Amino acid sequence: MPRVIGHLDLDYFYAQVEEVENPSLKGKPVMVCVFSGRTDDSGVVSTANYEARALGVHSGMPIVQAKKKLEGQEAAVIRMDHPKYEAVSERVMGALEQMVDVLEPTGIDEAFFDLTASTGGDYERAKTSAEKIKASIRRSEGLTSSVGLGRSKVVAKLGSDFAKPDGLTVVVPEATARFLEGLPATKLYGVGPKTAESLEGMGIRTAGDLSRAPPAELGARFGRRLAAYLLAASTGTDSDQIHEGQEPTQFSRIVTLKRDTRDPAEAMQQLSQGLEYIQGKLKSKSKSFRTVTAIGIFTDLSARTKSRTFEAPVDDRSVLREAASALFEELTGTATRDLRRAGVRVSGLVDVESQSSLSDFLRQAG
DNA sequence: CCCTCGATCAC
DNA sequence: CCTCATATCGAGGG
Repeated sequence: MPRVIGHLDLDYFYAQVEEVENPSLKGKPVMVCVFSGRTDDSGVVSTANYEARALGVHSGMPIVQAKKKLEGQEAAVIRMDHPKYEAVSERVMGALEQMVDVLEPTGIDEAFFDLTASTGGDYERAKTSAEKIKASIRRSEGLTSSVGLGRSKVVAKLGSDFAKPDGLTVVVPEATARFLEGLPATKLYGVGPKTAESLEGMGIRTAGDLSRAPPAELGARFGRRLAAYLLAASTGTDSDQIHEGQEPTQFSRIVTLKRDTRDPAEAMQQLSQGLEYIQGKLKSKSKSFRTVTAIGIFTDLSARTKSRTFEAPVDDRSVLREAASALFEELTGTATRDLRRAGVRVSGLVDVESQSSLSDFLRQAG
């Protein structure tokens, strides 16, 4: 029996949340922005509503540029409020969880889900479920969403993108090949600019082209694993299962520096809130870490990292700061340019519970 | 097998 | 003019 996989995407999420909170924004261009703090308007657009998009504003666009597009318009420029969107997201995901067999959130505004068991593989029933899900989110939060249903993650995700906003696209298993055939390969999940360029070099433009590509040639260019995935994705036979949402395995924070610098102390100083955030996160999740990474983005936007892994999980408050500081010294010491942005990551997270049992074990062993 | 690092992706 | 956070992979070294 073919699976019934769904993908739900909350439409222009951040901007839509702002519209719901302040209905007078509806009908006007709205953009939610990340201000980097370097100058008044430095930063980028995170999410634009459809009115703003119609004027040429899109996510990732520098705020200055976007403001030019909106000149003379009665537009709203709103600072991103992540905790607010997170709260909405958590309510939506909590409700969604009750309506599907398995839920796998993949971001603040989207999730995969499985309906195979509850529908018995019947796509008519699945469509009814999807309509209920959309109506429920609409009723409880006032938000529209777009949903795709299909036999795999790749197909479901393509479906939710196919008709937006407020769309529902059902690709029954028999229609999968027809749906994919002419689709640009760039639309496939996992095919970004680099992979697309490489595919282009092989004369592959559509999912159909990709499905007919010689496996050996794909393998040589992309490695066994990615090649196998690409072939499966191109025919909608990718078999990745839906997994319940998992705990993050790393926390990181990165800031744009007030000015470019090569001084590690200055980077550390401007990162101090970020370090506190990470420590708070570790504490609230009862985690310690084994690896610290210093992240540097230089004036030419190139990136470098420097990391250190500890023998045993670290709980000590001061260790993170000292390790990060030392890593930034190494990073800037060998650099040929100034830092523009600086970040810290902790990974190799370990539950504090199991950590104490580990130290008990080590004490007994030693 | 583990660690480090850069690259890529998608958000 | 150029944000921020997470996951994964592969290469290279040990």
